[in-house]
Amino acid sequence: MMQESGTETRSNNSAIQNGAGPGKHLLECTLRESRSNGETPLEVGAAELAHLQQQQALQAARQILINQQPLCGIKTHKRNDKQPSLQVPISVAMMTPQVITPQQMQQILQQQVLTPQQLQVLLQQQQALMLQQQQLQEFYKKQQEQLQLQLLQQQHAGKQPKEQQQVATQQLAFQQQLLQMQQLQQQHLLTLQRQGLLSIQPGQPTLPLQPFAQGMIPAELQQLWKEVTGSHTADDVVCNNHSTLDLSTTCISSTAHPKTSLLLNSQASTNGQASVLSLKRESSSHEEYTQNHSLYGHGVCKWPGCEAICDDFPSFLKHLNNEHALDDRSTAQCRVQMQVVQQLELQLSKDKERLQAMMTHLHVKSTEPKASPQPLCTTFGRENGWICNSQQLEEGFTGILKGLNLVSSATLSKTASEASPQSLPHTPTTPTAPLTPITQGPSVITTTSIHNVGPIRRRYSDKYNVPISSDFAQNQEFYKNAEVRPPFTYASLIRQGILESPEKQLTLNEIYNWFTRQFAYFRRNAATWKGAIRTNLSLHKCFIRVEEEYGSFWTVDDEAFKRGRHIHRGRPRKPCPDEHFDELVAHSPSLIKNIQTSHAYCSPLSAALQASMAENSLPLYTTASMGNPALNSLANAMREDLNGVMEHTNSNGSDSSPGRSPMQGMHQVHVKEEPLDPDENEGPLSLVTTANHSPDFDPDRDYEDEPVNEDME
DNA sequence: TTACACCTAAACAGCA
DNA sequence: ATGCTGTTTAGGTGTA
Repeated sequence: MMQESGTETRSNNSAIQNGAGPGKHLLECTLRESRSNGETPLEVGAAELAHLQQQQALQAARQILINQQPLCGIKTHKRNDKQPSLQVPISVAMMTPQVITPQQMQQILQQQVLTPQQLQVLLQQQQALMLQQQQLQEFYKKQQEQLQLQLLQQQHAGKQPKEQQQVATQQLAFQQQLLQMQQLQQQHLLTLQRQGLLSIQPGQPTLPLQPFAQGMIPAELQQLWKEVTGSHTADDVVCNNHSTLDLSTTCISSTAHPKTSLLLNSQASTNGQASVLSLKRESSSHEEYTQNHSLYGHGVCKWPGCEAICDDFPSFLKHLNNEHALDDRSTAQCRVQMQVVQQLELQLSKDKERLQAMMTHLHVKSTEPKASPQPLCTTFGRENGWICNSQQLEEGFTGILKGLNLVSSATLSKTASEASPQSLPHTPTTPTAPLTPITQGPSVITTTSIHNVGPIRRRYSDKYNVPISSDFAQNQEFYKNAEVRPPFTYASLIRQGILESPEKQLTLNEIYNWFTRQFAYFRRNAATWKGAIRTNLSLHKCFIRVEEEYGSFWTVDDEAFKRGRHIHRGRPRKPCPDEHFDELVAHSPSLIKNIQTSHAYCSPLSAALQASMAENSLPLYTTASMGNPALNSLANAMREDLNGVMEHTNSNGSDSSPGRSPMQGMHQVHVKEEPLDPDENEGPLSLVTTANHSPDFDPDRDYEDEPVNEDME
């Protein structure tokens, strides 16, 4: 694409050189530039030109504002300066990684080798590029209008129409090229959007380049220049045979590579044809221009710190001239804005470098089989904030963010790399802090938890008790819009959803809704993930189903979650061959999970605890206990106590008091059995249910030791 | 290699 | 009959 662009530009330039007549003087300055420097025709793409244009404009404005160099001096300096400005080669080099083809982006996304933040950066840069090109297109629209206007005038003057047409045709060709580029970019962005990977909220400051791009319209720059320096000086005329025509040329070319000055020069020339802005404002493109005026939008003056309401563009102009005339304040504000732009430019350069490194890295890695076992973090190191692990090599960059989606906290990666760059999990991170502020929230994995994280895994493993809330909160918007699988287990997500709810409890359907609301990924393949949710709810002992008259909802036993133990397979689940048990199950099929027992009352302590909870109408593991750490721990303490009692009771078959139920009127709490774990003395957790009482249930019976599964060995 | 954690799919049952 | 909810099992992958 860029090559084609370059070709077009070259041919365009060539045509311009051959051109004569009305369009000739428009581009004369450019030709002079090229000839005087002995440069070959342009070989840069339109996007590069756009970028360079901005660079040049910025540089020119900066020089004017900061150095306050005389215009002639600048020009002389430029002419004598054979050494290209450093900015241009850098910019050209920087543009290369910025222009990511849709295929490349697609590849990156499919390989999921970037964190959400990094993806956002990429997307933002792409978006910014598109904006630049759009702006470029706008320039050329205007230029074409001007050109046509001149053609008409020159036709009246009796010039040769053939040459005029040639110039116009070249202009149109160039414009079409730009349009083509823009369409490609838009197509690309559409693809991203379709994949749910791009969601730029209106008004959301997600485009780091936007202010930069917006602020660098040369026409405005000229206006700025005029306002700041007082353009109606004799210098303009003295140094420029084209009256105001070469205003931009003079300034902008002062530091820019002459090779790349064509676009800007020609455009500036166009804009400078007749009193620069005044003609434009009165032209047919007036409305279009007002829409693009960076200082005016939505009826509001966008001068920094102003926000004055201007009903229409003329009133805005009036306001601009009155309130933001050339004075110390405006000049100072302008300087500040320059500084802002400078900072953004710096940031942009850094990000581009980073992107370049990322792209290079990914390309190398993706073509490189699982060869190098050495830590790959050395490729970029801490400074780049882009760390990956060797597992990604092994996975061959397949799967959705499999390797990289594990930990996306910048804090984590920094901390990890600082703590032990070699042994700790290598995690990707946000390359640009300003885009994703590093938070030191309580849920962010810290050095203390780092050591518990262990080697990188596909997802945050529940067993490491990694809190997801921080990462989730940081990337919430991303997950909402990008169809990227969150790097958390279902259990973690379900827990998060439940804990986020005001009542700390959700019905199954509400859990579904939470998933679809929070994650674009879970708006597809509902059958799969819904089934997984149900399985997790059933399987994970931290989820407790609470039945009420109108249905059932799910709560979380956070302590159980932190213990992180699944009721994994292998655990006996099949119905007990024992006929009593079968009968019991037949009467209440859910009793496998909801063993009703009065064992709890055998312990005075348990009874007291339960009575206490009953008095406070605090059901186990429901809202109150969930939301209250003290009650939660109380409930868990009681639970542990019950477990201990159960063991004791099971062993001696002691005194139960069926029928007494201090928990009556409370929610029926279904508590899963603890898995038979030889390592721990946690017997089956049996909590009180009253509504589901089965007359056939023998509270004294030792169901725990019941060979509920003949396969159990 | 093994055990474990987790995911996915599927079968099945109860219920509205 | 259908869909939802919930349970259970089996097989697979990845990690320690």
